[in-house]
Amino acid sequence: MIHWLSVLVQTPAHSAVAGPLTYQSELPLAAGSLVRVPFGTREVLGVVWDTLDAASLDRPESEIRAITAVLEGVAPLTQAWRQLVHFAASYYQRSLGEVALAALPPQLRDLSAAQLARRLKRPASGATDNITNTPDLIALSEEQTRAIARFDAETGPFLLFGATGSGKTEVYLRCVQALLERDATAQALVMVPEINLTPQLEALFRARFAGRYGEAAVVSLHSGMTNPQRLKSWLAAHGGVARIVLGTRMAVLASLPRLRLIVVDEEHDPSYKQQEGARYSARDLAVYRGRLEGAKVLLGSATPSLESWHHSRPAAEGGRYQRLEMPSRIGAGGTLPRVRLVDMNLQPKNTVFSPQLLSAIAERVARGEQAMVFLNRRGYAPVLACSSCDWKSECPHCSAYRVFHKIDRTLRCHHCGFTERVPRACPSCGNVDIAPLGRGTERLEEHLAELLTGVRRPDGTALCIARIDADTTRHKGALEYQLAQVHAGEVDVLVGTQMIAKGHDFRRITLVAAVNPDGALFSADFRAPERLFSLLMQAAGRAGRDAAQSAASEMWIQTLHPQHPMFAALRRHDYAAFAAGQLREREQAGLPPFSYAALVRAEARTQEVAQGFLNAASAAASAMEPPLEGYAQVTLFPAVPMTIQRIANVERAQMLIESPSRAALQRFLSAWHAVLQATRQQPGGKGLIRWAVDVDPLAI
DNA sequence: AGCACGCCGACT
DNA sequence: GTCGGCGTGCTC
Repeated sequence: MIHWLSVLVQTPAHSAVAGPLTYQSELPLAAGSLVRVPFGTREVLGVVWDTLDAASLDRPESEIRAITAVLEGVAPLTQAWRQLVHFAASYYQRSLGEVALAALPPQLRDLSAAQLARRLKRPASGATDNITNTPDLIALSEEQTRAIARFDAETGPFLLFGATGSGKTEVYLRCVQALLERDATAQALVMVPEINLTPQLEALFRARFAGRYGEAAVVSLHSGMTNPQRLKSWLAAHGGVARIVLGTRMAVLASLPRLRLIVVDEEHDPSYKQQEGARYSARDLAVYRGRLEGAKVLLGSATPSLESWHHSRPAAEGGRYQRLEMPSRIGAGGTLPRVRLVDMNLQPKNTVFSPQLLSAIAERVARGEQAMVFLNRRGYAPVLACSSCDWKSECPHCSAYRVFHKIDRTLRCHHCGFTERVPRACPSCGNVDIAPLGRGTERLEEHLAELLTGVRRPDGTALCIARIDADTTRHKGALEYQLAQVHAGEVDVLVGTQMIAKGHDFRRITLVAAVNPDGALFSADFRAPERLFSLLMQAAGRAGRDAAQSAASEMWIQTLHPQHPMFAALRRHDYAAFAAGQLREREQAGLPPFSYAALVRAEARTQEVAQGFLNAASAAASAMEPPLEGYAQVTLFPAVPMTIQRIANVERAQMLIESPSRAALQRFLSAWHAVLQATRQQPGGKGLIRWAVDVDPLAI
C-alpha cells in the first residue's frame, strides 16, 4: 500500500517551492518522522509534516517520488514542536521548511540514514553515575525566597526584575531544582544571550545537578560547538536524557519533549533576536512556547526590555506577566556602586580622560584594586584621514569607514571584512601626514598606559593594563585565558568593549568607567537610550561584586550631557523611573510596545532598483481591489536607504510597515507576501538580489 | 540555497 | 582542443 506524505525540506524562503512537498512511502509514517528524500539531483533531510489521502493530491501520482529512507532510532518530533515551528514560520514570514530544518542540528542534515544509525549505536558516554552528594546550598535572601515562592504558586510568564548581584542565577537554579525533584522526566531550558556565557553557566549547573542526575543530564546547545557535539546534545534533549539544556537563542527551537520550564536570562539582550534567515526573537518564542507546551517561563533582567516591563505592569492595568522583584544586592548591606558623572564641557576640548577619573583609577590601583574602562568601539581609530586633502579611509565596497588597527597596521572594514595595509602616504594627494581620527579600545589602552606611567601597585611593581575585545579574543580559549588573568589579579586596569560588561564576575573590580557613551544618547534609533541605560547599569554591576568592597565601588561616566534625565535615573539605579519616562515617550510617538512594526528589506546593485522594488510592491498593495487583509489598519512608509546603505557592493533599502494592531499587521504581511513575490517577477523586480521581512525589528 | 545546464576566454 | 567563468532555472 502506498502512503502519501507532505514533507518539509530546506527550501529557500522565497522560491516557488516554499510549502511542504509531496512524497510517497511504502510504510505508514507518523507526522514528525525524519526522512531522507530525493530533491532534484540531491538527497536531503526532510521532516514528515502530515499524511495525505490520495484524493487531496495536487499533482499526478506518477510525478510523486518515493522517500529514500527513514531515520530510524530518532523518535518523531512532537506535535508541540511542529506547532512551534509553524508559529515561528508564519509569524516571522518564512517557509516552514526553512524554520524546521534550521532548528535541527546541521549534522543530521549531512548524515545518511546508515551513518546516523552507526552514530546512534555508539553508547552514550558517561553513564549516569547516580546518587552522589548534593552540594551544600547557601541560604537564600528573603527576596529570593519570596520570588521562588511566587514562582511556585503562580503560572506566569514571570519577569524576574533583579538588580545585578541580587542572585538571579540562584533563583534559576532553585526553580530548576524544584522542577526536577517534582517531576522525574521534566526538562528545563535555560538560555543566555551569548556563547561566551555558556561555559560558566554550564559549570554552575553541572556542579549543582550532575551529581544527582548524572553528567549526561546537563547539555549545552549553541553555535560555537562542533557539529558532532551539537548532534549529541540535540539527541540527548530529543530523547529526554538531557534534563537541563543550556544554550543561546537557537536552543529555543530544540526538541524538548518534556519541557516544563524555560528561563531567559538577560531577557532584554538584543542577541536574542536572530539577525539573519528567520529573524525570530528567542525571548518572544520562549513565551509562546511556554504557553503552547504548558511550561513556565521565567524572564530575568536588571534592566528589562521595555516590552517585557510593560507586560509586567499590574494585571489591573492590562499586564500579562507576573513581576518578581529583587531590588537588593546580596551582602554589603545591598549597596550598589555610586555613580559619578564628569561634565566634559568643563574639560579642554578632546580630553579623553578627565583628571578626576585618572586620579581615581590611579588611586584604586595603588590600593591593589582593579578598574575597568569601557569603550564600545574596537580598533585603534574609527577613521584615518589625510591632513591636507579630504581623503578618509572609506571602504571601497561599503558606505562606511575602514577602521585603523595599529597592531598590524591595517585598515579593516568591520562590515565586509575588506582589509589592506595602511598606505604610507595619502592615496589621493600623496601627503605623508595621515592621522587617526577618534579612538577605539586599542588607542585607549595605549593612551591610558602613557597617562598612568609611574603608577605603582602596593608592592611597588608597575601596573598592568589589558584589553579585551573581539580582536584580542579571536582565538579559541583566548577570552578564558584573559579573564583568568584578571581574576588572578595580574591585571590592574581592564580596557574593553561591551564584551566585558556582560555577565562576568570580577571580584576585585571597584571602579568602572564609561569614557564616551554620548553617541547613543541622540541616536536616530529609538531603542538606543534603552540599550545605553542597560549597558551602563550592567557595567556598574561589574563593580564591587565582592561584598567587602562594594560599599566603596564607583561607576564613572564622562559625558557632555550630564543633565540628561537618563543619567539622573542611572545615578539612583532607578530603572523604573527610566522605563516610565521612556514608555511615556514611546506612547506619545506611537512606537513599540504601543504599536507593531515590520521592515521589508531589499538588496540590489543599485539603490534605485532596491527602493523601486519596495515602492512597486507597496503601490501594488494599495491598488488591490478588494484591499488586502489588514490593509486598512497598516501604514506603509516610502522606501529609504538603510543606515549603512551599501555593504560589499550591495545597495540596501528598507520599508517600514506599522500598525496599532499586531493581528492586522500579521494578516497584512501574510497577504502581501504573494504580492512581493509577484513584484519580483515583474519589471519592478528586475535586478533585485533578495528581499526579506523582519517582524518586530530591533532598530528602525 | 544547491546544483544543473549553457555558452564564451586562457591553459596542457 | 578542454577547464571553468558565473547567468538562468528547477527542485515533489
